[in-house]
Amino acid sequence: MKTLIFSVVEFIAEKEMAQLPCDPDGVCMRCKEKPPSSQTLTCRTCATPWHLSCLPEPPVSDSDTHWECPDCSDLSNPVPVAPSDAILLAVRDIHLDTSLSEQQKAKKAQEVLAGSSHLSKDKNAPDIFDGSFNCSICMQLPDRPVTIPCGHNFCLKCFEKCINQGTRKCANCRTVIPAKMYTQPKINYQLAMAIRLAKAARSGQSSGPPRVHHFVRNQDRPDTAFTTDRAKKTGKANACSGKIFVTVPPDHFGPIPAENDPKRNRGVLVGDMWEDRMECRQWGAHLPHVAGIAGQSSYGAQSVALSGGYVDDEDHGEWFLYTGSGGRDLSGNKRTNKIQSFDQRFENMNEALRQSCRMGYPVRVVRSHKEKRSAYAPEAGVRYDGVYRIEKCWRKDGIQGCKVCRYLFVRCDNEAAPWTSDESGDRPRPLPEIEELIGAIDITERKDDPSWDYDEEKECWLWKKPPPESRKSVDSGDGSTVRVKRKLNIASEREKLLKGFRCGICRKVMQLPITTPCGHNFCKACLEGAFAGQSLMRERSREGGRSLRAQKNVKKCPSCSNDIADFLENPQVNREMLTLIESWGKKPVEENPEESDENDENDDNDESLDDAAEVSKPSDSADNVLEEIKDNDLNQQHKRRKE
DNA sequence: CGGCCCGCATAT
DNA sequence: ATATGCGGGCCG
Repeated sequence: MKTLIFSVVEFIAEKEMAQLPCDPDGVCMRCKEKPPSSQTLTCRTCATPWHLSCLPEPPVSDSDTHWECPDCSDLSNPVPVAPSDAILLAVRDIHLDTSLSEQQKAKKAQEVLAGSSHLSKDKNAPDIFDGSFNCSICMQLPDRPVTIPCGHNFCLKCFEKCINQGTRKCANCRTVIPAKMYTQPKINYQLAMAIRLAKAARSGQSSGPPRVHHFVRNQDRPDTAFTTDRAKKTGKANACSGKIFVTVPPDHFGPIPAENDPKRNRGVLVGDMWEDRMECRQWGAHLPHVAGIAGQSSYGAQSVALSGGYVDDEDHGEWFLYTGSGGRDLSGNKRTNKIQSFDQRFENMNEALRQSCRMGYPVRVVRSHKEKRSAYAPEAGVRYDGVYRIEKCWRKDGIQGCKVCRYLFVRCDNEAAPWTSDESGDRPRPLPEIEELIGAIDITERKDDPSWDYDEEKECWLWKKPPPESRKSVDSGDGSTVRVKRKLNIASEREKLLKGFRCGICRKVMQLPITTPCGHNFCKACLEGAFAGQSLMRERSREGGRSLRAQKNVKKCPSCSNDIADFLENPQVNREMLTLIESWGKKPVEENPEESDENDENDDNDESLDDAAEVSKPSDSADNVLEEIKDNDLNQQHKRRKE
């Protein structure tokens, strides 16, 4: 690869010495003079004007409109951009197409040669990895991208290498690069971030700073629960969680396997005991340290605690009846309340349990010593008792008079329960007769096959259907958070990406992005609007009427103090950036829409709403925008021809 | 022992 | 940002 880069660069340098066209100002780059238009020829393919007398060989064609410049006519010696034979053949084909006018031919050919063939491809699926965004020098995605005034992007290093070779023109479109740009190139940070995010999105990895879901980073936590200074006076009750030792995500279903237990490499086994809920939490068996149910209403419940908090609970070891949460007045400083004062409903955690019932997910169960009425509860501490399935759920009148949600849990673990002397784990067993089902309301039974079920051949419980995909990241404990989800949350990634494409003036996602030589990005309209009515030169006069010499108007970049007056004379849209914006703005949300994953990105809910509204704009007018770009290109060509 | 009531973790 | 929660040490 390196040799290829070098050969291309060398080739460019070599080529520059021999034959050069006119720059956009009409100045011949070979003799440095500005020939009258009668003394120039414009290439029919790339529409670049050349100084007639500086051409290496006189034109053979009798008509200006059919002349092809040395770069375009010599197929065996490709132009510096080194287009493939396929591209050159495509250009040839365009010219052989009799259905096109000369203007259309030039336009089409220019598109192909400028590497903008993606404009004519499937607009719904522009892909920054298809090569169209590559730096024209190294053919890789731009690293530390530099955007030059003609709107083309290169790696900083490639750009500098080219400059050091003596090239002062865009390797893509031959536009002359202003001195300031090549002496002090500025990185386009917004583009850099966009490319980084796009790469991250493709590899399915989390992007941006590591995400943590704890107030204190897990790796910074001590091995045991601790007490903040402020909470010390009230004791361990106010403890903060210690380190989470296991590497399962918080929404992991089922047993915690050995591979997620780097500390002991044995996983959480049935019968494991902890001193209290905080310690139990650290091993991932049941994460909430007060609540009895771990779950998410639209997703499912992962675990429950039996701690004697609800009088309706009924524990038979291998099966038990569990009561939902809520229905209690927790006003004031209460965290719990034994008094049921209103009806429970299937919402929040109760709905999460019902979802696990419908799907047949395994639910981890821990029993606490606080459950005094159960023979199966431990004498002290908290114990992991394995996974259960919720076979049915319903509502009934609770002992305290209000309606409660009820769940029939039946054990389905491969390990024997702590209270049995059996060596083997559970086998499918008939459901117990539940008397209270008579008179129950809102009865829910599973309709489909359960996700977690017994395999008769393998003689064990296993996932018959793939477990639900985790929607959270896991804190591995070494400072790096790992995204468990394989597929990316396209919607939120796109939103974040588009945030990085905000105009420095209107703060909205850019329309027709323009990159200044100082590396700042604005909507074309915003930038032009900012300097509306200001001419390049300004007449000066004092109150007294004494006129002064005309002075150049200074036009400061809205994001920094750089004078961009010269750049504003002919600002070019950064088309690669535009395509990037459009591809992300347009891309439909590909994943199951009923699971919108909204709660997935709670860490950046600051402006996401207005942004979400704004991003719809570019996609609405995507085609118009593209047309405008093409027209803009044409105008550019006309401008050059006139000169 | 029961009541108090704190910080926290998490869902929404 | 706000609401919820089957903890838990201490005080009386």
